[in-house]
Amino acid sequence: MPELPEVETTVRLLRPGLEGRTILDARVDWPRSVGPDGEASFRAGVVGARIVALGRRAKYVVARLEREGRPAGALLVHLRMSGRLYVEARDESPAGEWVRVSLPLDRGVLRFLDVRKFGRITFHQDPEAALAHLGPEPLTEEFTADALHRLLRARRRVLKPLLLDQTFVAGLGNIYVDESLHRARLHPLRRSDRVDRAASARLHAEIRATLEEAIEREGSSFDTFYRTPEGQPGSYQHQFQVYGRAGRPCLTCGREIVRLVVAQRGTHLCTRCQPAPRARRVR
DNA sequence: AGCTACTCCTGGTAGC
DNA sequence: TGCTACCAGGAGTAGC
Repeated sequence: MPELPEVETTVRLLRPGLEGRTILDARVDWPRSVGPDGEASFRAGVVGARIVALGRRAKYVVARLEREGRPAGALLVHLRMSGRLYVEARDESPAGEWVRVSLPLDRGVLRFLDVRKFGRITFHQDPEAALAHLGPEPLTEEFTADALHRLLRARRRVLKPLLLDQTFVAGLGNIYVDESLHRARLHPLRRSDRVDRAASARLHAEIRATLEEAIEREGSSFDTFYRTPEGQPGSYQHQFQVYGRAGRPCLTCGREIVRLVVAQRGTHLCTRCQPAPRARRVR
């Protein structure tokens, strides 16, 4: 499932082919993919606009738009589980299976493909407002070990669901949370306000290292869903320490990796490397 | 404030 | 072989 590294890879590889392009038309094969406002307002927002900058915020692809040289909102794409974004040279019709939205450009055609239909490609007149709820970007300078420690202490939440909460930190998903927690030797059920300064510093360092290494390897592909815009799988799945490795030995200590469900999410950990939090005294 | 359950979806797979 | 039941999961929302 696309998380920060997969979205970052998508943006980097798409940027040369998209920046400067003008959107000539919009064909929507699954109306929900363009959001609750419907196809007409999506078309009105994007057709005729020029893509001037392609970037990423959290797990969103952000395509800034202009009309006649003036800012004209943005296209936000969230890939969710199975979304894929790519440019094809020729506008074949019909588009391939599972293509939900096609945007013919002045050169090529931008495709939004999404098997499970959870993803969204939406137009926003005011993209800042649409992104305002998101927490800090983990790879920026502002996201320091100290900042993370303060944020953790300010909440009384179970660690794993807190790290998945996009208003707390932006861009992490199930895979990279499990990997980061293992590398930081923290149990996913630890309470955030009981993570001390040293452990916060480890978590901070490991979140950043995990994300950076995953970006370097163009993300993780272990099923048929995530591919780069060029159609290639990422290769970070070969570095997984715990994700999807239940029943196999921990690569650090040899104990069997276990899978439990935390906040309705499959959660993978080593109970030796990531000791359970001390049980709360029950009165 | 923080937790759980539920919703949206469909391809893949386990079980019979 | 062919059927059905169930699963995965990001994020928004409702209810407690």
